[in-house]
Amino acid sequence: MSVQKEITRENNERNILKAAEEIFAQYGFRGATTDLIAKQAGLPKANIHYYYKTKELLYRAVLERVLDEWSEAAKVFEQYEEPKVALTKYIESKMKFSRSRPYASKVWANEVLHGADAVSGFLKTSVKTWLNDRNQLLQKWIYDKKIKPVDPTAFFYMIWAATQHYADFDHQIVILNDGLPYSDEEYQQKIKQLTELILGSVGLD
Amino acid sequence: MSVQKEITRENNERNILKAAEEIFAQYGFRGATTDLIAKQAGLPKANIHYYYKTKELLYRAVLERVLDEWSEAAKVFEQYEEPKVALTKYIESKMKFSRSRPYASKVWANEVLHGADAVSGFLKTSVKTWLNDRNQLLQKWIYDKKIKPVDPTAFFYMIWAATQHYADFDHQIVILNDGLPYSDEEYQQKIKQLTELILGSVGLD
DNA sequence: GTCTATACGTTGATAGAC
DNA sequence: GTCTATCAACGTATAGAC
Repeated sequence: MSVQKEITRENNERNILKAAEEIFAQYGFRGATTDLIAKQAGLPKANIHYYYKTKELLYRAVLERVLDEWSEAAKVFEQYEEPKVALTKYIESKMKFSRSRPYASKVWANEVLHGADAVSGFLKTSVKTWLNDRNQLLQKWIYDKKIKPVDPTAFFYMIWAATQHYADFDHQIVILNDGLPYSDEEYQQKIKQLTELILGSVGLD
Repeated sequence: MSVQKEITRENNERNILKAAEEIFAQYGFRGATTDLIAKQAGLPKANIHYYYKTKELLYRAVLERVLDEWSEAAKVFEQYEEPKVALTKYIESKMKFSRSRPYASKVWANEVLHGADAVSGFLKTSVKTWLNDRNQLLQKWIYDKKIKPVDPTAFFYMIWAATQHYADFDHQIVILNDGLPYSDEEYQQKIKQLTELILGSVGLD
């Protein structure tokens, strides 16, 4: 294959993945149609099937990309020693991801909601490993009396739920805010608020 | 219409609503088929359409029932004066609902995820009113120095997200727990843990 | 690699006998 | 009120020209 064709393929795949993420997020797996994805990507329907043999394979590619980006965002955790700083950076990172990539979060949420079949492999391996490692770190913090003794898993679930809520439930949030989406400044305030709440929950004030 | 027929109708509607809630939760609006709902309810497909003219109307009936039950569960909030007790009871109530009615929570989550069109009416009225009232109550608690000064809305979103996570993300939770669903005792522990975290977040220890 | 036309399965909804 | 048979619409996937 020529270099030019490689580039064409990569561009098209990225373009299709982006379009598919939006459509899957908005309509769910079954509600999304290849035609809608094609229109969103500005391509005829048949081209989608040329790059991704089936709708299912395209869907899995979208989910894998989401997990990759999440993993990347979660790395801030390792860059700071102090519990307060590490948690603050982690919450900020998750909140910013919810803000910049709501569709990514929603595709994942939708998949888990409906059985998690397409992501069970990722959950058993990468996610499970990450959670185990972080749990150990928290146990250490507890042992060192740096944070209150808490169930680390319950704590992380709370962080995941609370931060992803701003992406997954954004329509509800807008309606409850009288139809007004949060401005960047307001969203920064929400990050600050949530950070204080979560830090407070383990005694870090 | 005779009394007997009234009873038949009510029984069938309840039966169909229950089946529809499960199927919509598992497959989403578009993924759920009237045939699947019919099978789940033990009826031929045509009977579903006899009781609910369209799939859309059935869907809305399911969502309305979910909101009714949520409102009912939220009433514990008014029954206790002390912040610590009221919040503890509210969290417990929400967690028990997540445990006993995961499908109900999931249908709502799925609907909001995909645009909240079918529930925007409820959000603008009942939910908005409830949230406003509770926000005022929290402002009073803050003024009385009973809890730390926090953004009440951000606080409630955290509670909603954290408690509903146990229903909406139950598949993920099971996988991360090595494929083992929580026992009743384990779940009680999670309720206790989450309650402590949330109380801690507003300085109630 | 792109695109039009189409085959084939599925599904929401109804007609009409019981 | 129940159920079987049926239809029209839609959606995935492919064939085949360019």
